[in-house]
Amino acid sequence: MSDKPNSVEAATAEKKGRRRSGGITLRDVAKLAGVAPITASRALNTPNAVSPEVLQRVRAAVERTGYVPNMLAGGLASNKSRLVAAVVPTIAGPVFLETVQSLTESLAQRGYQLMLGQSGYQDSREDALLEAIIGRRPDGVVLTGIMRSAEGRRRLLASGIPVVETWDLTPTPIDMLVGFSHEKIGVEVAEYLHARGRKRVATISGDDERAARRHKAFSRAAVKLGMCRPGEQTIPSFIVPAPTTLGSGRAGLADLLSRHPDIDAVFCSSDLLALGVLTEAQAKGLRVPEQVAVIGFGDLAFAKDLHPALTTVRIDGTAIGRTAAQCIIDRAEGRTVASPIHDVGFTIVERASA
Amino acid sequence: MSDKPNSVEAATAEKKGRRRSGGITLRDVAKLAGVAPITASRALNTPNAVSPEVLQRVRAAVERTGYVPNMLAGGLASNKSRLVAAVVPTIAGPVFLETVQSLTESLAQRGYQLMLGQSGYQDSREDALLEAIIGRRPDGVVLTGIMRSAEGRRRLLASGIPVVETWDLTPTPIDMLVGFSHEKIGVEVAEYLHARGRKRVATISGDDERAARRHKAFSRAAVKLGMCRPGEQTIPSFIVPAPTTLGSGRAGLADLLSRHPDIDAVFCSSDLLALGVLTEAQAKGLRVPEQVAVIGFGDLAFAKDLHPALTTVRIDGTAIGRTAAQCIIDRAEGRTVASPIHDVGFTIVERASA
DNA sequence: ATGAAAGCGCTAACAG
DNA sequence: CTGTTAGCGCTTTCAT
Repeated sequence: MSDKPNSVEAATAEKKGRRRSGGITLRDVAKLAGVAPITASRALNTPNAVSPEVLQRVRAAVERTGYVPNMLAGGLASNKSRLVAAVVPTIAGPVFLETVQSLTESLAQRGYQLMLGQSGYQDSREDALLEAIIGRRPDGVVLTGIMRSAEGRRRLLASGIPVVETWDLTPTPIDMLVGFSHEKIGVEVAEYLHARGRKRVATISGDDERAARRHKAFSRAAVKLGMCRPGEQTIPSFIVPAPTTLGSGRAGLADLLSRHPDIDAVFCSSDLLALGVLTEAQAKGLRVPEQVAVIGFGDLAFAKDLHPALTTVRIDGTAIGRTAAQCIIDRAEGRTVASPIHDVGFTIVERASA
Repeated sequence: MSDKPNSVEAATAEKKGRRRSGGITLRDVAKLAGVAPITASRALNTPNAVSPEVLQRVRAAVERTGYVPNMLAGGLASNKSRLVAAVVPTIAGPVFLETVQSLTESLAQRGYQLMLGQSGYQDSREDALLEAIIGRRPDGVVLTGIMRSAEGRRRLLASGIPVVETWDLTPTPIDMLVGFSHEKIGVEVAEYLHARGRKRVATISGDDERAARRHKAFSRAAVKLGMCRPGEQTIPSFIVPAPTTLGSGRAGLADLLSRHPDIDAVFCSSDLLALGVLTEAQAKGLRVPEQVAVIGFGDLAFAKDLHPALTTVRIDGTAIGRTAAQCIIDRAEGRTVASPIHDVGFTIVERASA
């Protein structure tokens, strides 16, 4: 029994190399199952490529040892990390939460993990973040919001990593795109208010780029529809720094009313701002929607339960996350992505506040 | 020009091995800088271990090639992934956001990245999640909320990965701990209400374990202080399924009032529930705090701007994230962690609603 | 269906 | 301060 060739093994321990990490490796499992490491690998990754009998033995060995494959090693060897990076401006803003959650889940279901990065509001961090991301060789990158720096976009492109940009619709995506038109939202909300007889509209808007585009389209459409003072070319607006808060919504309505007592509708760039407007209106004794109509953006969970229930623009963040995950996984597994651009659209959810 | 020694390269391409991934590697950088790969490695990782002149040449080569280190390879070789996994029940609940944000930032500052996992509300996923986490050989795991399955705790322990549990204080942490006492909160809130003359208190509480512990401690203390109907041993309560929402807060107050018209204070297990109570009170024409006092939990950004401003329990989620990151990094870099248990405490923020 | 050999790209050891 | 050597743990390629 002892003259088997594995007696050679004993000698290897005293080589010159370095200490192994100590954990159970595929080699241990293979040895226990009486097969070569590569066979054990196949048993785990492509079960139908091995005989049922071997499969069974390997599985037993895994069970007995508590073996957990080292994905760093696997990723290095196969050039597939099964890691997807997501970049959000900040996780504190509730807008992208639904997307991140759905992304995490959709990926996890298929055996991929999510690495989260926050680009923050200052460009400086973005570069370091990108380096960190590319360094991990993820199988894909999901950008929620926008990658501002042109340099960043170039590096991403150069890295060859599949990229999905989301929450927007640009004519020139880096790679793939899952989003909707902010301009269309601005226009449709203006038409919605016009159809309900509003005469003087205003906005309270965050200072990020996408909110600004909604605001601009809304303003232009409103002017065209005559929902402004005769002769003016813009509507009253209050711009707040990101992230938007209930507090800035309150401040916004107060400011707007003091400067333009005649406004009868406010389009907010987030539900939080809208909640602030509702709060301020209540504190001031203004009736919503009789005296001021309010429309939010995001349809956060609380919107439908407010008093009055909030009319708002709903974006299906879950669909965005799911679709983005699908795009990345398709790419990672060598399938050709049918369409690189997905417009998930939006809905104006009509409730009591407008 | 063409008879340079790099003509040797041409021959190597025809070995038997496999196709390299194609990107720039440290070897390329080293060659360009005229040094050995290991020297280039040192120039990047421990700059003072090389001569200024070499450092400069390597940096130039990195610049020219756009080299980005492959952390998979580095991690495999050094047994340090510079990855930290965080587990949250769900990212949709805003409670942990501050912690996750602070964690991400604190880690990023020190060159670590965050991998996010959602354990969900069903235990089944937890096992798969754990496998995925351990497989990446992270330098640490941060548990926000709790790792329910005993099997999970065992596997984490067995993996040897540093673990920080947060948002709680248990006598038997897996490893390290950054949290606060939910029992103490329950007691102090009861005392707070008692000191302000409340006679009949109630709770609206999520059904997660930690909220239940706050609720229980609150109830017990309230009874002891006589803030219940004579002879009763519990206070009225309304339990809602996680995640808590504004809607369930409204429903909770409505139910509570119908069953116990005499209550004059409600302690909610989240600010969202409290906002629901405020909303329902407003819809019903109840004055807050005159008729009903409301106390929330979390001190989310909107709490201070509500009308009336919300009295609530503040947890410094940012401190929790920062401290947890520090613990993990200290461990990862071989420093001994001074204290494995940190109590970050809490504050009752007194505002208008109570 | 199984295995042997040869690395993936990087860094720990151990010299010089 | 710099280089040589030998792997980290896994999977690819090629052969059986």
